[in-house]
Amino acid sequence: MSQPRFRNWQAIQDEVLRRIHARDWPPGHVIPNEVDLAAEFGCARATVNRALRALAEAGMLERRRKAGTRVALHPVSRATVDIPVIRQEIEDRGQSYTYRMFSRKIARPPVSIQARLCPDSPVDCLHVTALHLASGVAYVFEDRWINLATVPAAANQNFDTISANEWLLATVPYTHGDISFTAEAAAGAEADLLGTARGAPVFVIDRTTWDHDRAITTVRLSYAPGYRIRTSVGTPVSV
Amino acid sequence: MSQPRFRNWQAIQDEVLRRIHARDWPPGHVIPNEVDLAAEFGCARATVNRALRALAEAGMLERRRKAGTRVALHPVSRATVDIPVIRQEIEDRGQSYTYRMFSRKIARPPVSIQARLCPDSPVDCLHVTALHLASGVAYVFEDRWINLATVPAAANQNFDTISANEWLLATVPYTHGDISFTAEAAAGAEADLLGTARGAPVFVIDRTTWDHDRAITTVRLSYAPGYRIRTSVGTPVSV
DNA sequence: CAGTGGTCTAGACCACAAT
DNA sequence: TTGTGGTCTAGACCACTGA
Repeated sequence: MSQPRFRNWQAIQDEVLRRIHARDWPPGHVIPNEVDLAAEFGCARATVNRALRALAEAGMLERRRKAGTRVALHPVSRATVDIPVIRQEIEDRGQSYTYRMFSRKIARPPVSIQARLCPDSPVDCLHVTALHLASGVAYVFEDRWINLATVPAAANQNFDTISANEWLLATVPYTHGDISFTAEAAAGAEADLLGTARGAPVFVIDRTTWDHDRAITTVRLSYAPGYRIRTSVGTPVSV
Repeated sequence: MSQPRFRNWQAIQDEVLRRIHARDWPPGHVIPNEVDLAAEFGCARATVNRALRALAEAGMLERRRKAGTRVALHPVSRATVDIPVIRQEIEDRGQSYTYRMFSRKIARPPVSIQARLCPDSPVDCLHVTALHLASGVAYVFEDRWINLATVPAAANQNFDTISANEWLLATVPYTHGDISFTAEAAAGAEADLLGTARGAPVFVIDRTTWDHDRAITTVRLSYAPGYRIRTSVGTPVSV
């Protein structure tokens, strides 16, 4: 059953997608294994593997050893979001970046923060609040706790010229992190600093990062009204 | 210069990341080419390629033919966000899904929508508004325009049992899409349907999808208060 | 033009998990 | 136990792009 012959992994990917959309392979269907597909497509197994692995990363297929490869039951749009350093984000918009720190003190965090940074036992943390401005206008308010047990060097940084956001990303490698996006009503002080009315909708990013099993920092970034995260969903089908 | 010998692409990835974090290879630095690295690591070039390609996809490296591979100047956190079908999203939370359509009519869209769906010339579109409920509680309000020039079959769907969200994802393949996230104040009717106060912060997803160069649909999803998108930043370093 | 990454091949061995 | 995907190898050719 030698088809016209597929020369590269993207052509194979397109053909697999075509069969999925044509319902030749409906959701849940177990598709032929790599050896058989390679024979059908007239290519090496590694090429089929490349195509199927890309589709699995895109969420179209689910692959398990021995069980084989099946079409995902619930198609999802998988978007990749880049979260840059704040200074870079502002300068990329062609605006000038300024930074103003408001507070910096070492303390035991409240329980809600403690649950994220040091669930086992309370430790000293560095609490920093600051405002990032774009061309002199409030852009995002940063409320950050840094685990001094994990990052003792942070205690020697005063963060008056370089933001904690930037210093941490450049200095402390992390293995993984949690991120969440919400819409919240601006609280009192936060609203004033962002130059908006209290209760106005603000876009909030909560992020916690770890180095292996040790929490590094947790931060709440509240963006001034009008902030928008843009992204795109990949192009599973080439061209 | 045979190092201890790196056996797999993840070990190579870890070693490259170690050198980046150790500033052996600072941001902007052009690292050795694949052939040299393969010789140093004692493995095949394909293995080095696999490791470097993964790091490039994660945003840590920038690769260009002839120019070589360099450490990214501005480290970014690249998170992947899954955007599931709404029914699935609700059922995954262990809640029951119900759906209620409010309006469905064919019309020429307003200019703001027209700019996204048919920038060249106005065409007939199907405008659908509906509410998705989780265990009987308003979850998200859907305000959608479907380009009938691209998807004529939509005109025959009444969307009273299956939502446009679900029907489109299951029926119409797309090649790419734009997505954006914002926090906005609930407008009048929207606020009433979502069961929240007018002006309350709502999380909004705007999405437009295309099939090649033909726009399929554009939708605004406004989520009831409390909605949160969770994701995580990859684990470039294995374990 | 020439150096780099992008990809393909044919074969091999391994790791995992369903049976 | 055994079938499947996961990966590695050594070599080859190609495509892009900087000089």
